[in-house]
Amino acid sequence: MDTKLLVVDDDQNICEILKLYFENEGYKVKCANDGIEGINLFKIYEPNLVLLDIMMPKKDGWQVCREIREISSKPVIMITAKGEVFDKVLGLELGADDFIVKPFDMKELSARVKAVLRRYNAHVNASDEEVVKYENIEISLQKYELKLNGKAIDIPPKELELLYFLASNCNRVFTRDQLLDKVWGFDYLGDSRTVDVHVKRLREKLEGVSDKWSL
Amino acid sequence: MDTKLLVVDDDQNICEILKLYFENEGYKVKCANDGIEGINLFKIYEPNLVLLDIMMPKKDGWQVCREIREISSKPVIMITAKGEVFDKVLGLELGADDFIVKPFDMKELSARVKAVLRRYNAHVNASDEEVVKYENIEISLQKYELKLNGKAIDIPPKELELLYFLASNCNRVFTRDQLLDKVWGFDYLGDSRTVDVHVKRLREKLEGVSDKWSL
DNA sequence: ATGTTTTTTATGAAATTTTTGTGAAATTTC
DNA sequence: GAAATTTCACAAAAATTTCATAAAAAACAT
Repeated sequence: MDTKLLVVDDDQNICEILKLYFENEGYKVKCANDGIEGINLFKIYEPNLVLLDIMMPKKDGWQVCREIREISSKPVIMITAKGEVFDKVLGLELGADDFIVKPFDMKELSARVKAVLRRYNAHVNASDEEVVKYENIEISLQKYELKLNGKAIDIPPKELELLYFLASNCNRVFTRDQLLDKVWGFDYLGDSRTVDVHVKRLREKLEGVSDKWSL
Repeated sequence: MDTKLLVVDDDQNICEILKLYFENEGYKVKCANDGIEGINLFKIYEPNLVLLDIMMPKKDGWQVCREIREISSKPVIMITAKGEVFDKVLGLELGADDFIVKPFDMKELSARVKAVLRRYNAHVNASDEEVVKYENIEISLQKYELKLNGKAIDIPPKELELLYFLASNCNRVFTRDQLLDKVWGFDYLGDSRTVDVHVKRLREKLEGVSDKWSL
């Protein structure tokens, strides 16, 4: 799963370095060179995390952070130059998730990025207490387990997610593309035949258990 | 002995919830709605522990913590909203004893309160043991000891903590990231493969004892 | 209706990617 | 310095995706 970073910094050099480094770590990276560009890019690029320099022309990092927070809760890491005054409390209020002081160690920044993403993701997933039952099928997303007639069945994650989705919408029909959107994610690039294969496997597993099918 | 808690949070709602919950757990609870009120109440109410929100009008949590520390060493647990950054180092310098991120799980907060109090009165209260049992495994967080079939086994701290967490949530699955959050702390910077290694060691130790595993 | 073409689905198997398990080294902690 | 923790590298396993082709269904033209 490609994680997208957005770097907002007026220093071309830093942008370049960060881009290279993080791309090498397997992220996708886009850069903006001032606050306004940053916000625009945020909207269309929809990054998973923003690295935001504070001191910038046109619109400073605080302002950018504030505006991002109005439209999203995606994690933001603020970058501040050593010696610059920066107000942690202000940062808190604006909803930044972490800070790092320039000049920074790339390793450390990288670790922070990972940590913030982890925190964010762990939290996003924390809430689904959902168990869906459909006839004699029972799917628990928190145990990642499937029960047929009360008996737990081994099932790979994707299949479970797909089944979960289908069972939660058991009176609807979806096209392959809709399923890719909903189960694989809107930015998934791949063949829609993939769905077929998963459905096939599910059918094998649910043999004789249920018979309502979509597609 | 009645343990007195002081809740300092500008959110009336949270105050109310905490008050009800902890009163139900047998604590006495008083609430303050801003920093200044909090400090005043601290002086006259003399609580055994303070639950302190960071983001507050008039005087923020950091400031309140600092002022409390000038006059007392009573335990303080800081509360921070999700998405807020907060600097553990700063917190520690100010003498906070623990942190929890909002929205928090009451069970977890409760456990933290207990843990902090226990730490604080290392000598008193032998009553509320934090022992989790799962099948023939028994884990005491107090004694930092693991018993298999009644027999004490040597185990490093982190492993114990991990096992403790898993055993306390034995019917759930967690991602590595979630475990890092819960067991290592939300601000841990490090690789998620760390979890693997600990799990591996636990498995070695629990060989043939239990078989429910996560991840 | 009937046979023919086109499109859509089903499916086995291979290819690829992701996740997991593990020993051992490196680092940190006490 | 010893124990605990973390990182690293690579093998193994599992899951996922792609691909090729067969089967089925739908559309179409006589």
